[in-house]
Amino acid sequence: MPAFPPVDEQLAVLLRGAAHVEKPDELRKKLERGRETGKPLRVKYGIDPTGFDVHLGHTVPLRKLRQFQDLGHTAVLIIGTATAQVGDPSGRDESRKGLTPGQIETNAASYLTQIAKVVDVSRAEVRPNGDWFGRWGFGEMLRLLGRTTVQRMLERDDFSRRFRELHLPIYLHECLYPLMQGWDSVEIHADVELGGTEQLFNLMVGRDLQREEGQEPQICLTMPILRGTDGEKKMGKTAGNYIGLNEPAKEQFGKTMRIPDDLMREWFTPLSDRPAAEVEALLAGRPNEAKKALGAEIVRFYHGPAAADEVLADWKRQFEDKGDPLDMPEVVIPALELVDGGLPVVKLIVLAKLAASNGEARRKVEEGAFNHGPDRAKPADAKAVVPVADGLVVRLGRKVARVRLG
RNA sequence: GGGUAGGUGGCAGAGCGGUCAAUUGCACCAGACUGUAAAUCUGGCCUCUUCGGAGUUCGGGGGUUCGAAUCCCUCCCUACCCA
Repeated sequence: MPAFPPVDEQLAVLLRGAAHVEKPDELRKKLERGRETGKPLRVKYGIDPTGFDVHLGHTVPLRKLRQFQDLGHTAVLIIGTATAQVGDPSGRDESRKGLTPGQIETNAASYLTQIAKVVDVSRAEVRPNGDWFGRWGFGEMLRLLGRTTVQRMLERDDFSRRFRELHLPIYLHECLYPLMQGWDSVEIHADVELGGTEQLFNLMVGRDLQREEGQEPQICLTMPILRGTDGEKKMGKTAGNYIGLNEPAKEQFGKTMRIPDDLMREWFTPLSDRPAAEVEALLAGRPNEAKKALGAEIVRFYHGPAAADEVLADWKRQFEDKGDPLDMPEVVIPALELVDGGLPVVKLIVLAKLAASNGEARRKVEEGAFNHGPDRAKPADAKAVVPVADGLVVRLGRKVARVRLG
C-alpha cells in the first residue's frame, strides 16, 4: 500500500500555481480518503493528437500531473482520438478543423513520446477515447446530446463571442466536444481533471455527467495559460509562438532569450523547479541573466545538463564575444556552380538558403545584412562576386551557415 | 424558403473599368541603438530581371471590353434579418 504524504503537504504542492480549483474542499476530502484507504486518486488529463509538437504551454498542466504522480496518485492520459475528429472550440474564435483517423493515429504515437519527457508514462494509464466512442451508435450519441441545451452552450464565452459579437459560425459538432470530454471522465472514473483555464467549461461538464451517472464528481483543477514567446497570444501552434519539447537545445534557449522581459515572471513559476525565493532573486537582478537561467533550466530538463552547458557556452561565444556558433548548419554547394572560384553574392545567399529568393537576397545585401569569412567582409554591392572556398562562413542577419563544396 | 451584406496578399482592412503588384495597420525580415528584450528610427516584405522592364495574383469557372480586383453570368463558401 503506497503511503501518501500528509494531506496538507499534498495540497501545498498541488495547489501551487493553480488558477482555479472546483472544489478545494472536495479535493481535500478525496485526498484524506485516499490516505486512509491507500487508494490513489485518478487524475485525468486529456490531449488531442492534433499536431506533432508538444510545447511548453502543454507542460504547465503536464507538470502538475507529474506532481500528482510523484505523490503516489494515478495519471490517466486521455488521448483524444475521437474528440480530435471534432476539434475543441475552447477559447477559440474560430472553428477547428477535425482530423482524419489516419492523421490522428500518427500524431497520437508522437505525442506520447513527447509527453514522456514530463510525465512518467510507464506508470500512467493511457486511454484513447476512441476506445469507447468508437463503439457508440446513434442512440448513445443522442442520449449524450440530450444532456445539455443550446442555451447552456451559448453561455460559454467563446461561443457567445462568436454568436453575438463576431457573427462567426458555430458548428453543431463543436457543441459535442465538451460533452465528449465530460463523458471521458465518466468512463475512467476521474477524481481530478487537469486543464488550462479555458477548459473550465469542459471540465465542469464532466462533473455534471459524473453526478448524473451516480459517480462522485471530479475536481476541476485549472492551470494558467502560458503566453507565447511574443508575450501576447497564448502559446500555440497557430500563433507560431511556442517552444517545443522536441526542439533542439539551441532553439529552446534562443527563443527563451528572445521573449519580452515582461513575460519572465509569468514563465518562471510554472516552468521552473527553483524555489520561490530563488526565482524572486533572479527576477530582481539583470533581466538578461534571469533569462539565461530560465533558458538553461529548460534545456537542462529536456536535453540534459551537458546540453545546457554547451548552449550557454555557445551563447557566450556567439553573442557576448561576437563569434560564430560551433554547430553551424552546413550547406553543400556544387563546385560546378563556381566561376573562377567565386559566386555572385545573390546566388551564394540563395544557395546557402539564407534568403528565399534572389530579390530578397539582393535587398538584404543592399541593406548591409550580409557578410562572410573571418573578417566579416561585406560585398560592395549586389553584383559583387564573393570568392568561395570550402568552409566559408556566410552570415545574413541572425542566420549563419558554413559552405561546403560538393 | 425569402431578403440583405460579403469572400482582396500571413491576418485585419481599403480599392469598385485604366495612373493597381493593389492605400493603410498588425505580423514578419533586415539596418541603427541594445541585452538576439522593450521602445524608437530606417529600409524591405509575389517571382524573375541585362534594373529599362517582364510574368503570375484579388473565392472557382466562364464572358463583356483595347483594358477587369473592379461590369455580366454561373458555381462554391460565410454572416445577418425574416419565415
